[in-house]
Amino acid sequence: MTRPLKVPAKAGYHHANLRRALLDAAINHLRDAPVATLTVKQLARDAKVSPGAPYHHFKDRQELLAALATEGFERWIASASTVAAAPETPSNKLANLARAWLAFAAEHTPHYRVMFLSELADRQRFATMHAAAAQALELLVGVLREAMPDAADGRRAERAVIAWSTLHGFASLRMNGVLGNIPGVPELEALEDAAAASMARLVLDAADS
Amino acid sequence: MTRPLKVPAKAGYHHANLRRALLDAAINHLRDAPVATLTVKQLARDAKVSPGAPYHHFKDRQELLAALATEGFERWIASASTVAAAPETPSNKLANLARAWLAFAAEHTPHYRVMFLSELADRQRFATMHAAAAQALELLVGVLREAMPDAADGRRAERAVIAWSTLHGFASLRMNGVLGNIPGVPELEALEDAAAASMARLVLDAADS
DNA sequence: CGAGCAATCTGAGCGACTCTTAGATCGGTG
DNA sequence: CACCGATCTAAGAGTCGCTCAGATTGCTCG
Repeated sequence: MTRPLKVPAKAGYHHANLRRALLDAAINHLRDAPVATLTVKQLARDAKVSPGAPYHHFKDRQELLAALATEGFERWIASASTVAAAPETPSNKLANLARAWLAFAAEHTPHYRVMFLSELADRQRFATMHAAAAQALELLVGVLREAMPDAADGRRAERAVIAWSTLHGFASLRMNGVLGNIPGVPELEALEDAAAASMARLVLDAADS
Repeated sequence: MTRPLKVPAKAGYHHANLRRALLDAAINHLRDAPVATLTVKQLARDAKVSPGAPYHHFKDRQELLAALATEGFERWIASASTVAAAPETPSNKLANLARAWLAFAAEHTPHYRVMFLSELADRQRFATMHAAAAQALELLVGVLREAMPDAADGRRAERAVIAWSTLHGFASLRMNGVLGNIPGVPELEALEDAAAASMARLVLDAADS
């Protein structure tokens, strides 16, 4: 159970655990507001500390966002591991994993908002975050490995990226409100099922091609 | 050929066409920098006007971004229309459309960066942009309509969203540098083909299920 | 147990940014 | 050619990111 990345020593201080309080304030804010509106100063106000206090826990605003993203990847890995370890057929497992991803994006919108931010693309500066992201992909590849054991490694990785793209693309479009009430488009729930089903097909096709 | 949304009267003035100059400066900036780093003040400096001048052409920063996004959708619709009108089998047409999308995202990265921004999710405030976005989806649905003429309308729209998700997800992950040098993952070009192929399969499956 | 250290927080402040407003300046129209 | 409206400038109010000197606190270790 790897939940928080690092609990600072023994928790207590003036403000018990400011680092966590800031992250929680950020999560709360991002529930229904885009990342651009998130302000370090406001987080400090929420936590009832001075405007400079956050900078003792995060080098700058980007590192705070990166910490939140890392937490998001870790939580996803934790819940996805459960799905991956379930006694199911590889095909069902894959569909469940797809549904789990979309559910995660819906329930943890605040985290999801920062998990693929182009401001955090720097691999060296945000190494720990990218390590967690790579682990998340690795988990997806692992399930695909089970589902199509006869395919070549390259093809498996290729399918993993395509599948990831579908899930992320759908979650992203939905989160950004692009899919809202487009005439003729089915309910979003049905779309979740369709996305999951298309992932399963993605793998079945690979076995015999 | 609907290229710019609205040419201000007759072009000329002090600064010939500041509106266009600002958009071009924005495009230039976004070529290799995330949206968060884009500054109205800097655009004004680039265009050699005072910091307040841009606000006579755009109500605020968001409307400038929305104008850029609208332009992006319009350009995409223009180039996609060509693909959709080509004399090809529906299946090939679909694959070409998929490749065209990914090529568009790669070549027009600056526009693509703002085309699905959550800051611009408000449908009323950015009505013209969302209208253009809806038209883009409509075009995709149109090609799908040809490709699976026997399927129900709901199913077609469903496949359109899934296909769109795959394309947007892949373009987005690539643009944000998430796919860069992950070990075991094939070259990005091969992935483009795989994405296009998966789109074609998406439709073929729908015909007989 | 107590002195010192390191981590944490405050408060003030610098530079930059968004957006507003009053007024100058220009282009086109009647 | 006088005027009007569109465009631009200059200045400024309010906010934000981030820094820094100094105060405060918990922890460690002699």
